[in-house]
Amino acid sequence: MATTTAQDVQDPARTRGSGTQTVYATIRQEILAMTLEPGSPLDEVKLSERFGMSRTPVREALLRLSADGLTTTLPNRNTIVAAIDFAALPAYFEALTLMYRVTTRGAAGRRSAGPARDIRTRQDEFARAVDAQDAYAMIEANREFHVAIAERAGNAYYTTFFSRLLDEGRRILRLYYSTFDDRLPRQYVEEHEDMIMAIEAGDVERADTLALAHAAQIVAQIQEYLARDATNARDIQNI
Amino acid sequence: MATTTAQDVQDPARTRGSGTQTVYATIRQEILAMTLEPGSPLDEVKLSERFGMSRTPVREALLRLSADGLTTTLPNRNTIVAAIDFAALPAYFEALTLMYRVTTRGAAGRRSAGPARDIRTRQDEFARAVDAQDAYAMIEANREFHVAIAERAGNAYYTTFFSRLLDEGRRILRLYYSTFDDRLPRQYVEEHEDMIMAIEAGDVERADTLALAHAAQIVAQIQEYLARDATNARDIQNI
DNA sequence: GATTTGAGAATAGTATACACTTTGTATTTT
DNA sequence: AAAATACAAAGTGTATACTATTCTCAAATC
Repeated sequence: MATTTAQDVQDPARTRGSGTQTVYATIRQEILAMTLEPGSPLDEVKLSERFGMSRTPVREALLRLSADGLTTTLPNRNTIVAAIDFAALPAYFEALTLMYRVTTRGAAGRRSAGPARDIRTRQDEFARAVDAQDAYAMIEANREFHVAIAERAGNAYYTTFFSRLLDEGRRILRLYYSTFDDRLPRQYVEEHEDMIMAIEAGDVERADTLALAHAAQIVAQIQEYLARDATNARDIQNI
Repeated sequence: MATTTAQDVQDPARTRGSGTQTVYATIRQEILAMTLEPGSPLDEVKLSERFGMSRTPVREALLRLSADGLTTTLPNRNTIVAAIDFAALPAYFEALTLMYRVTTRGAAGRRSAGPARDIRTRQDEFARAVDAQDAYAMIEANREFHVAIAERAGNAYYTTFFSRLLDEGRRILRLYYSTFDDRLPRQYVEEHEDMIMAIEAGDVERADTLALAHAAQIVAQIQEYLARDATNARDIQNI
């Protein structure tokens, strides 16, 4: 409910065609950042008032969000922010691990592509976020780091699917990163460094091993957090 | 241009909420079946006349199709059926092969799920289509066969991604299957049989080997077809 | 003759109005 | 008092009207 009364009203003469895009990008961001919690109602009229436009572009934005799986449309009722499906987490981890491996392998197989400049940039951003202990920036930079690897691998199908997975994970990570002690992010920085080295050396097998270990590391941490949290949640639930 | 003047007009009092769905499903089908060729313009007004409804539900259907990557929206111009990106084919084949393997492996790992009834059903449909030499039915049944395997594997992320890949491939297959001689589909039937046996036996490694061979088989055939076709196309192009 | 400019047509983007469904509540009935 | 029915409110689904953009084609200019 952070921005209930906030008015994101644009200058009334915004460029034609930007309406849907603006609403889509803004709400998507808010959902992924958990500003809008799962289950929150998204009322077309209220949103149109907030953004200072008619219902039509708002509706189209909600449609796109639904296609992304970020919202759930209840027919003839309203749209709500999609729930996080904790039951699907094992499947999620499996898919995430696979894509970590495939993309990192693929990137290493592209040795001829030269130095991994983009990946390097993202890694630096990640390291800065870790130094600043900015959990949100870490999540963003981590996502961009791995997407950059996927892009170097050069398979658009993988990049698209992987991006979706990483986005979906942002909401879970958002819960998780806040509980970090300082040790793990630094370890991730080092693991990222190793991955870059393997990629630039064109060492496919080592890249694969590192990706697998990295994924296992993250999965284990999240699972541990969730186990801890489940106990807390049970205690807190019935106040 | 097959259905230019066809009127898909529904009974004017169709159920509320079905409009977008109807248009989406119909056009999607027509795109995948190549009734609507890549590059064909999709005019909102013409479509609304054809389906006997206003532009709004048509627009929303086109939006969903764009989200699926089946259409391309040219801002302030019109929407066209997405082109088949032949340059992306190697990446496509790689992703397809990976998903064949992962889903078949996953299905075999679910031995406890009992007999693979759904998969069996799809296989029978595929065999019937082969007997009838009905290329279109073959493509459909083949897709459903592999989706059934993915569903048994039980990872919704894989199922979704794989379904998308198979759909995208339907348009290519549609070009390809028409040139089939009789031998290959029968071979696919046998390969499918072997996969079912491996899955029911819970033999993960054999399932993987079979999936890989099956994928390689299909990829090789399509590539051969495309190589042939490229020569033809060059000859035909400049009449 | 080629190129630029401008009017008009076509078509997408947006706003608004209306109708239908669902849901919750109050009133009636048993 | 419990259940059923009717009614009102909220909010979506669809239709339609309006506006801005882009393209086309022709006329004017260089």
